[in-house]
Amino acid sequence: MEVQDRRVKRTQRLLAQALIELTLERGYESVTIRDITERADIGYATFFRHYTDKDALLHEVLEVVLDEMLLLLQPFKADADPASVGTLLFRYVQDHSEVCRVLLSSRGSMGLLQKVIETGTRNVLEQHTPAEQSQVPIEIAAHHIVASSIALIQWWLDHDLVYSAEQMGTIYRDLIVRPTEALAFND
Amino acid sequence: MEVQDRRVKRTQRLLAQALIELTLERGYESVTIRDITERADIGYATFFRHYTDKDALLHEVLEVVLDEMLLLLQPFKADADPASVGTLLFRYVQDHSEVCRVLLSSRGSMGLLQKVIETGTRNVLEQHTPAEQSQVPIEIAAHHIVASSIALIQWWLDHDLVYSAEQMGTIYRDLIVRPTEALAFND
DNA sequence: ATCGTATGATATACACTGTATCACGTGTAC
DNA sequence: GTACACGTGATACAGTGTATATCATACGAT
Repeated sequence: MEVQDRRVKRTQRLLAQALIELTLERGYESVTIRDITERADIGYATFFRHYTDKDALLHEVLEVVLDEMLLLLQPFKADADPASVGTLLFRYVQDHSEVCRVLLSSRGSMGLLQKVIETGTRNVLEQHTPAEQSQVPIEIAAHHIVASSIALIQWWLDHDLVYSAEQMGTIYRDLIVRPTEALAFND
Repeated sequence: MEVQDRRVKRTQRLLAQALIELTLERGYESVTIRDITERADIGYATFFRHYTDKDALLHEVLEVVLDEMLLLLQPFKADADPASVGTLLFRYVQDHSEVCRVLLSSRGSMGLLQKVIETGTRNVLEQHTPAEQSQVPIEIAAHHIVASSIALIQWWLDHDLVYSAEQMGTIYRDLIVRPTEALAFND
């Protein structure tokens, strides 16, 4: 069995939850490991039995989210309606808004967001065929789709999800996908 | 006379230069104040006679750049060719690539990049008149223009300025400005 | 019920921050 | 050019957070 000890899972769950809470309350940088362990009601030294430092904990927390998100968008091919794909994406953000806020606010502390963009760009490039004579290099076009989408999510979170996930999906299609595909991709 | 003491200007110049160098070498977070003062060959305590902390120094360094950039793009109105404005922008980035790299890599440690986006968005909104029936809210459209431009600059820096500033200006117009204006603005 | 192990509590070494102090040297003003 | 003002260098110090080590205890797996 690969199943972990209940105590381990409990400790890691409490630490992750505490990190998310404290980051949303006071910002990632100002949260200390002692803060996390106290909020989680876990011994200070115990933290280091699971993670080397604060970034490692955050990294693990966010990797789960990112894997889920990638898995969510993976099955869709270029022939699907971009608005539907977008709606799925924004629905996921809606259902995991706390963690997404942490992810987007803690950028910079490590190259995590950059890794997300790289992975996403690769995905976009795989799912599209480049146009013959395009003014815009496909690497730039793919990067633009991913980075703009993240910026759009950021805006949505900063404005407390004022529009529905469906509306955001449509905006995502009209503002980002359609114009970029028209310029650089055959489809 | 408002002119500062030569020693003050010298110290601040050395500290700023040291911060930029070290940040490009090892990343902003891992640079300590002691590192900066040693590289600048300045007494440790002297640092605090000018800045409260590391972020204050970075903030001052970047504010100069941002003011210059805003001043550069300010005179242009909506009737100018977006590609020309874009070329100017990318030329500025080219001529100040080191500081721009620091700005874009150190995001997160403070809300600086977010402030840039907010200021830029306000500017875009002032220079455009919203279309009557648009599917895309103008706040989102303006935010998209600014955030996408920053992402494009980021891509350019990460790929060692492989294209010319003129080419990037054209891409900026075709990929970002034209599609967004067509959707949300009368011009 | 027993063994293995995760945890709690505590102590410690270490690094960095931020402040205080004083002697020294440079810049400015006259 | 001289005198004074002031910025600087060097050092010491307290405070805070990190990371490791140790030992007794309590929990989980079998």
